[in-house]
Amino acid sequence: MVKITLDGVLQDVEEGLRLRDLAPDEALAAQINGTAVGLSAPVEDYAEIRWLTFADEKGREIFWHSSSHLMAHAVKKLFPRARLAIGPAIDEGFYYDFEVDAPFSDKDLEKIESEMHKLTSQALPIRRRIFPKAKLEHYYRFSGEDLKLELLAEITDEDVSVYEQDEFLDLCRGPHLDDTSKIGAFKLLSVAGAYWRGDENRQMLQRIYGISFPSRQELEDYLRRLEEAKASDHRILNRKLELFDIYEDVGPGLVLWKPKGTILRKVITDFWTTEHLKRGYQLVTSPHIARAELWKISGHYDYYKENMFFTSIEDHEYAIKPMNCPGHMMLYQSTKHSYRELPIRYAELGTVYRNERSGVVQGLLRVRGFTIDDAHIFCTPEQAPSEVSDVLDLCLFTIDAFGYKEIKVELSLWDPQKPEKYAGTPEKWGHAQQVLEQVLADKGVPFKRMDGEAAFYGPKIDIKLLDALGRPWQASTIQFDFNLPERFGLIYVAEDGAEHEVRVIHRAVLGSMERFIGGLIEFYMGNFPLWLAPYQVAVLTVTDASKEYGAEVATELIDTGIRTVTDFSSEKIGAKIRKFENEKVPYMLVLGEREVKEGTVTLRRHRVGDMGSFSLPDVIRRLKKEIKQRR
RNA sequence: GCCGACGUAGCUCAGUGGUAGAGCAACGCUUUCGUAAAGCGUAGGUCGGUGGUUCGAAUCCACUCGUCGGCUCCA
Repeated sequence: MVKITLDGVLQDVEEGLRLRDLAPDEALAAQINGTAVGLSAPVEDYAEIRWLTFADEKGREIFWHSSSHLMAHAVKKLFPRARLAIGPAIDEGFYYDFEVDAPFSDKDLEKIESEMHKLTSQALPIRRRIFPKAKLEHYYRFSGEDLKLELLAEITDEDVSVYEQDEFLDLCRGPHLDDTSKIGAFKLLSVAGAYWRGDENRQMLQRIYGISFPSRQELEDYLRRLEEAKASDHRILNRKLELFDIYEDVGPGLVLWKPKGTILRKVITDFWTTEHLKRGYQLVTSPHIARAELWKISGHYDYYKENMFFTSIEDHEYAIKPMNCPGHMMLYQSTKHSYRELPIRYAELGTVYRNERSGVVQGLLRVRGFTIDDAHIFCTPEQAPSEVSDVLDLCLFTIDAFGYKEIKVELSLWDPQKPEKYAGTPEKWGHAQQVLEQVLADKGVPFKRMDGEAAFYGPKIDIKLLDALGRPWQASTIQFDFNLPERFGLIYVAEDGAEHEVRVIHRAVLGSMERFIGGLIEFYMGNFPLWLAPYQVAVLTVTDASKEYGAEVATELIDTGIRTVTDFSSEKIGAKIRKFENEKVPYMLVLGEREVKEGTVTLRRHRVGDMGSFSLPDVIRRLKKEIKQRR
């Protein structure tokens, strides 16, 4: 007998068992003393066993990883010449990269899928085996798996583990499912090119993305959710909301804001401006183009040139600004500063243009011309902690004001192994990184440490919001910049009478107006809260007889600053209501004979329905209150 | 930029070598109506662009522009 702890309960079991002898049906794998293992692992004395199911993140990862092996197995059967690259589980599903002679088509995906079905129906056991590295090298050389050879060469261990199902074998740390029949339902979603090892100088591989679940039902639910998410895509919703347009003749990634979108920008801008002025920021404005010399000083000319647009004026080279920083640096540099003036906080809603590569522009989320809610804080090292803290407060306050509940926070730090890669001294980096981490800890904000992910000029905190498909997009960023103070020679005179280099904290709260609004559309599915809605109220007449009254009501609403649209046409009231429901206008006022006679208005709330009749002043009070609450 | 898919009326889509279609939207007339679509009619497209194959091209081919999904990059 051996003693084990199973799901927290101490018990005795026979000797010589394997995990699968004890596992319940839903168990995909297990953790023994905290380490994930497959169900073929032996049950050892004093093992603490916890089952991993599809409900566990680790369980899903194993499930999807095995699914990617299954797919690779099917691909090798159908395309024996395909060479294997890597095939990991991802946040939702899995992929596998292959080097093939001809790209996969959608038809190929169908074929691969049906081959996968054959393999799952055979319930092939998935076996872990250990090989001496040299033997596996020989095998891979013999079978022409060049990419696997490259991966293998980087492994320093004498023995390596492989996983085997029928004739398919893959270099893999595992663990994996017990047999292929556990993968109940799957779908291959798309093919895409992907560079080998993510390096665009290396060959492009064919990547197949897929998703899988234990049951058919779960897969169908997932695919339906995916369809629904597509309906909340800001580009689709925009057709009804009419906020912006992008035209081929104007250029990709260049947004034209329509009247309703421009009003939305103004509401956001007004909010932003008020909050910044409250917090001691000063607004500045910098020009859209500047001489190449400025960008040489800032370093952009050398390091960011491929993303910049240029023009020339009277034989002088000018650049269209890709960033607002240099302008703000010039403003600071132009006069001598005392420590008594610091911190100085320059903020600008500055529109910049960047030559994004053609394959990456996407709706409002990735564009070539965009307005950053930029600010640069010039302060002493001692002031940095409270400045960073205040910025983080502003970010969290703003994100909350716009209704977001879930965010992802990342702290990007340098790679201490390569200090030569970075601007600024190790002392500055140490101090700044400690400040950022401490502020996050003090506020109790959960964050992910990203070692080696910092830009060369400084460490940063990024806050990300999610789009309709769950993809994270950056909103807020708080970055130290050690590069620009050096390049522009930004100093202040301290108490000791000596000149010291000023600290620059570069930050954006919304990120960019374009991306932020794109995210907002998706977050609210177009159903904006009253304070943000481009039109807040639609005034609708039942018949021509109430036209005059309608005009009076609309005028009064507009006079009190409520964004109002009218429809006095001869359409039936049902048709008008449908129209403004589709346009997602938060409130409608229905005016017929009755309202004219009683001097009232009948209120209808978007997506709710008839709310009854009120006096107009009551309705205005109600709307004003709701606008103030930003709900 | 690279890989793949796609591009027909303002929108959603049908049309696979033989005279460009539907619904919605627009416009006109009729209708004056009470909480998600009134009726009739009119107009609207060199089928993303250029070139080629063909007696004939929305349809086949090449190039190009754009969009979408990825890679890479990033606010």
